[in-house]
Amino acid sequence: METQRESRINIKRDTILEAAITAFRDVGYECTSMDRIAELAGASKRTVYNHFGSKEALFQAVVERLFEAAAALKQVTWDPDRPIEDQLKEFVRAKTLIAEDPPSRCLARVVLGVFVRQPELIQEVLTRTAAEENAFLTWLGKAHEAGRLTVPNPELAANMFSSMARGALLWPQLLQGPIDPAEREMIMNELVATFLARYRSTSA
Amino acid sequence: METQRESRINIKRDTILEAAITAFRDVGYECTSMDRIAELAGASKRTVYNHFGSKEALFQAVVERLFEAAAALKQVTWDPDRPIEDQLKEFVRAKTLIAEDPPSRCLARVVLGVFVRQPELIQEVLTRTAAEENAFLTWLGKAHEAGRLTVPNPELAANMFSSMARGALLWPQLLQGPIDPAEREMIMNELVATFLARYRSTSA
DNA sequence: CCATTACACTGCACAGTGTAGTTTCATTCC
DNA sequence: GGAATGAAACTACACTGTGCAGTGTAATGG
Repeated sequence: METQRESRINIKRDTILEAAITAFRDVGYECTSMDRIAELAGASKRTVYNHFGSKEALFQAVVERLFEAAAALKQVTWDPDRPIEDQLKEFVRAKTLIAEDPPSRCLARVVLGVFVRQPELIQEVLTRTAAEENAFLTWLGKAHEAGRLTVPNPELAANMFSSMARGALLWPQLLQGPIDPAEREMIMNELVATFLARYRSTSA
Repeated sequence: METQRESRINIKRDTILEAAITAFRDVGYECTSMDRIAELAGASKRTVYNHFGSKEALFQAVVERLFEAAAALKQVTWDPDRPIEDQLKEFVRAKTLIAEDPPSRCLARVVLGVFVRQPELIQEVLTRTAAEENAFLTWLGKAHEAGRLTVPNPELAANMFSSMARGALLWPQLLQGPIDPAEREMIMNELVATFLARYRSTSA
């Protein structure tokens, strides 16, 4: 086993990655120099370049990390015995979690700042979140079958729901900073209430 | 009148501004050099600096321009004789217009990219759009008085409405590019329908 | 042997300045 | 009316200084 050697390398690599995350988060992509990252990581600049071919590549790796972390969020599944309101609120939570954790929020901002100018990268990002979108779609389908919701056009309804969550909670928190928890709760309730006003089955 | 001289100066200034807008729009703030702007404007770099003390100042002036343009959008006012749906759709339109005009969209992207890292600037921007928000609030009030809507908490309702518009149309168009007009229409209809499902008066 | 380090070094892009000469326009005087 | 004058805007261009990405290399160490 070459584990000894390999792990040593991976540790270095990780240290550099963490340093990069910290630096990007604190001062942004443009203002972070490779020298600074090396210094933060306690590594020589050459080592940084041996692990990551360029600043760009290093940033990519950081973004990768961010998405791994985001993917680790818990999944919501249809439960006929729980109130629909609660389940919807959990979806909203999942959608806006990154914006509630300050470090993640900073990093997300940096990534956003780098990405705004590259629509093609955004496309790639969106396909990654497609899975989450699908989870909600199947949830909607089950709720529909169970006669609890009336959703003639599930894609549209799902779109409306995530749009509301993004517009009301994700973006404001990302751009303006944290929202008062009480107010956040109120907005979340209103959001769910509005969604249900449109899609809840009247037959029940 | 010293108009001759003055207008000449203003023309130069405007030419430089336009050049800056073009440059920022095409390659972003960071990647635009003052030399490039001068070249685009057909002016000497020195003249650029005589008009605008720094790159930062020039950018500020560009942003100012963008807001002037945005402020020129037409106002929607309460009209008891028109369907509520139409009036709401007009509000949505007004809110998302910048994202529909490609040049404005590019510029807005650049500005967003520069602003993401400066929350305090965002605050300032938001106060500028407060007027528009108030217009909708008073509209809501009148619709409520007229018995067409039931809006116990106008601020919350207004917030929900603009959140929906932003989340469903503004952000997607800003970040991903133009949406198919037919789909945009569908989303807009669904948005208005959802809002009305929650707030339309049942008494009528 | 291979990762790592220290460090020097290239090369570039760019913000901003200083200056000397040229154009443009308004004013003044004939 | 038209030439002379002068100030301000403009241009061309060189130049400073800096910050930074990325490389080459010889020495160090597990």
